[in-house]
Amino acid sequence: MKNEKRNTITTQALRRMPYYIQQLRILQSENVETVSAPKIAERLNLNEVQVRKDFAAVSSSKGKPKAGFSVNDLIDNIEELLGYNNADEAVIVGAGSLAQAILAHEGFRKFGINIVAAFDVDPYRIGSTINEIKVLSSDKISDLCRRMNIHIGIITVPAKEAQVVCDQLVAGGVLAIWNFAPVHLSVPDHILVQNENLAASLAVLSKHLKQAMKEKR
Amino acid sequence: MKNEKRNTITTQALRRMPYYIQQLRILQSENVETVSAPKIAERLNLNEVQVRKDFAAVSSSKGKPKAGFSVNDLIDNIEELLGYNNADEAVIVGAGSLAQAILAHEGFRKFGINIVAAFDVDPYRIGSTINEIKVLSSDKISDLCRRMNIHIGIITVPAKEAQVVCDQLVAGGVLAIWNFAPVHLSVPDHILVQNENLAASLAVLSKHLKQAMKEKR
DNA sequence: TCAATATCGGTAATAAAATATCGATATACC
DNA sequence: GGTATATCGATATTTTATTACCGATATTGA
Repeated sequence: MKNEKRNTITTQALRRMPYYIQQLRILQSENVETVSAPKIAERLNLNEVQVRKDFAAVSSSKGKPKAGFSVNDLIDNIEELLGYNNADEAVIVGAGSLAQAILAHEGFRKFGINIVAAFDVDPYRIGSTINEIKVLSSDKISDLCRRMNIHIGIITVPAKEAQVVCDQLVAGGVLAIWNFAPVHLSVPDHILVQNENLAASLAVLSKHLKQAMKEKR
Repeated sequence: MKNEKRNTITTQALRRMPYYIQQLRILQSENVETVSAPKIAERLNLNEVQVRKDFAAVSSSKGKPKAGFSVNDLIDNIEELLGYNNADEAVIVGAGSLAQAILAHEGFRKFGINIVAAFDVDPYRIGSTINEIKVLSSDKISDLCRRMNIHIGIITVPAKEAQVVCDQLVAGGVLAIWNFAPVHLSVPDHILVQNENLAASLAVLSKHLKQAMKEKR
């Protein structure tokens, strides 16, 4: 009952949270204590009401007329919501350049995810180390996930291999999959697949561009 | 008037197109000539009506009762819509691991984008070659974009440098920016910014996971 | 040739997300 | 202390996206 608010945050609002965090951290570093929804909205090119609603949905403290919301409170609340404090452990499958980019991504641990192992099928990669993470043979996915009680699997293998890897992760008890392969993955109902689909973004971009060019003519 | 349909495709539908392409290509390789909306919907775990509407929005030919849509026609229509045939030229700024991953991404050119140059500030990277693309000094961004009439800029630099790079691209006449840096970019109204925000995806994933765990308890 | 049916296209209903509006109120300034 | 105002919270409206429904029709198989 108490945390009822929590459940009412929409997916879209959730996706905006990292942007809020980013702006709030800047303000925090400038020792600004409170900030209003309109101000953040202006900085991020969002609608004022939207920001206010988002803040209201996550904030434990209320906003004050004329002053706005406490910067520190907002940061705390959002970070807790996103689990930035207690990171979940994850494994990554496919130790290619994309995996390296992800592992190198500074402050990924800050984002609530702690990658503890990497897997690959390529014997040349197995045994090597990327960013202090050992690369293991893909054979061991299910086993290791189960033993270490891993809940998140990140897939960066080529499209063709993705479904097999996905099945192995699920067999290992993984509950959420972050999929960078440009394919649809079939999973049991209770498993969440979050697709990171570059082709989809590109589709939107190309279309807009084409439109822009047409209007220019 | 004729192409009025084109303008009615929603952003969300656009994002689904690459998934359709993927499934349709599989069918094409199996020499399947027609496919129904319900069948594709089942394969992708989507709603049947949604798929039918999406197909209707992009298809030049009509679907036939009992048979469905022509696989080849759909592929042609979607690829034309997404500009997979006549790729736009793009540059990438930031030649780190993420850029390498993007450049290595097999068949990126198929997705309607053709990366012709890379930029970096690091003198050790300048002059090197990644996937047959020369890495140039960031000084030259604006100049080269303008001279080569580049319309797309891809930003993979660290957060702090992103806005500067963005400004240089805009100065060079770029019309669309694909931003992998986890920051909001300020641009003139007519410029499109497509954010590829890993933190946003992760936020959704973590939240769902937390929910799932709670329900399990 | 005719009946059964999968699928279509179109319209209606529902759900999710974004935006507008407005009265209430805490703060800042006179 | 009193007044002006920026901002809030709440509610209403609009827009976008998804899903349900239904009559029409091409194909399949008796």
